[in-house]
Amino acid sequence: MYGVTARQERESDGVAYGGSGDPRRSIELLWGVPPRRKRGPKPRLSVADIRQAGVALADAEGLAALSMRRVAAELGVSAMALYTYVPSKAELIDLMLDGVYAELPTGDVPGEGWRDRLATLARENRALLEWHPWLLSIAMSRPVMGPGVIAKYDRELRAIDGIGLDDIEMDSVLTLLIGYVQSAVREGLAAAGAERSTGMSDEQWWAAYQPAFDAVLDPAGYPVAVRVGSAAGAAQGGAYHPGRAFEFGLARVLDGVAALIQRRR
Amino acid sequence: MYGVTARQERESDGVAYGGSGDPRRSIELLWGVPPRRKRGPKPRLSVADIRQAGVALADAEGLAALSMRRVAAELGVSAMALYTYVPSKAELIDLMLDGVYAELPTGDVPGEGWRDRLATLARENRALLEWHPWLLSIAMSRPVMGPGVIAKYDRELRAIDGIGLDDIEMDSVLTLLIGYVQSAVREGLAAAGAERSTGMSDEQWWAAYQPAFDAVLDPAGYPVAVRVGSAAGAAQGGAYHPGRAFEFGLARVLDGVAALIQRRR
DNA sequence: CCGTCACTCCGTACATCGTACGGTGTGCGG
DNA sequence: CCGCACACCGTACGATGTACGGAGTGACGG
Repeated sequence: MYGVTARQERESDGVAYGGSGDPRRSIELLWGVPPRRKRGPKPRLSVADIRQAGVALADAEGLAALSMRRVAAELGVSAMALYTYVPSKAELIDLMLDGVYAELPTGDVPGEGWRDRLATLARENRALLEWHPWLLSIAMSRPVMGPGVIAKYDRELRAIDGIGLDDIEMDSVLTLLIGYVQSAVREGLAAAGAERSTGMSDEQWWAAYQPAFDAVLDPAGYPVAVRVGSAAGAAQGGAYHPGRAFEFGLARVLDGVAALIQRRR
Repeated sequence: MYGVTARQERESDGVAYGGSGDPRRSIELLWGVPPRRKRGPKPRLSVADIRQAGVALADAEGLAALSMRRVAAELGVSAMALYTYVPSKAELIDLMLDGVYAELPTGDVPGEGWRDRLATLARENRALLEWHPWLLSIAMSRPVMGPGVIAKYDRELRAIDGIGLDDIEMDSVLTLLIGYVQSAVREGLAAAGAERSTGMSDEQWWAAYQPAFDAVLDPAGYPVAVRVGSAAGAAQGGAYHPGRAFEFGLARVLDGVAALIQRRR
């Protein structure tokens, strides 16, 4: 049984990674339990070095460019050397995820009421995802239970603790909010990223497609789509600020939460 | 410049696909413009055959298992033969996406008011994503402008046309709703899929991790996370129906939309 | 009627991936 | 100071997408 085969069975839907090896080892890795080595040559690297190199590479070139060989090269070491620190690429990605979460602030979320605080949380999460877009490509098949992830979860929960929701509702509201932010950022990055990677701006792309498109499309068949689609397209192409769409959706989500809180009182 | 390299540059964040080749060719492919071939041997396959084989494979084994060689094998043909029908794997995926959308109903969404109709839409989208989980692994760098995608967009817009929102708001509300459904399904499938692929149930997994986890975690450091996390975990492990979480978030989103509509009047 | 040529299909080749395996060298504990 | 635990590396394998060139097929132009 060789590498790729085994891994692909586990990644059955494209980008699934997650604690898949020995649980104890994974946890120790995430929490930085010092390795108990005595004899032998001094290690040239540390797990943190590898994590940082991985993050830097993913930040610069995306998750697809993150290969063990590339990371190793960045550190001046052979690919296989990494496996003395990290059991597999999947655990490395877990480490990277937890690592960027761990750099987030840990103090109480500032804000007057829950709505202010949730909005701040949403904007912070948005900034994080825009800084590390590869986070969106990680599908966690199991939660990564590292210190960064848990600290983030705790801080976010504290922002809505004691406002009248029960524990399960708190978790659900947070899931809803974070899910919204991920959707919105995914949407936004798709457009921006496509421009960079295809070398065509939105206008250029549309100019290239439109003739072929008009040749096949019967506008009468999709009346509303054509009307709204062109309005939405114009809005996005025009002076419509990208942050506007984000704030619009955010306001809706928060309104929904407000209705829940009101009902609970 | 070889294949994988070129593609990876384009897929800079993991799973990006989308119209990347000749626009005219892509559109004709999507809309099924008949190829104008005269001479030569009769083609053994059709684009539709290839699309269907791809969908079947992705349904059964996920996007990661979708390789040109596998699809070709399924059709009793060599890998390279596919390239006479489809310019690249990226366009095949576009075709698959548009194809499953095209199988959706096209009539008006049933329901008394906008809220009913949006809820129906959400549940339909949820069913679609659970049936074809690989849809969640496709990151569209550009919209796929095929007949299925446009028909779906049109039908969904018609469900909220004329209820007091302007065109841009209609588009935004739909984006919000679909984004919510994607988040929720992603969440739900992650748990279910992990169980299948790691061969451990949630309880088994947790039982394996908990000892190592408790050894490193200081509960006092993350008071709210520990409290809420265990409550949420118990709820999910207990008799808490999976659809419950979906309906909870959906109700919040619809409440948010309701607030918007009310304000517009 | 036959030769031409567009067209379908295939075999091979390349760069790249994750990682299993076995070997080499290093430096601390006995 | 010897032995062993450990860090590190080279090589190899089965995958991947797809470029390239060759082989066979069948309808049209002459």
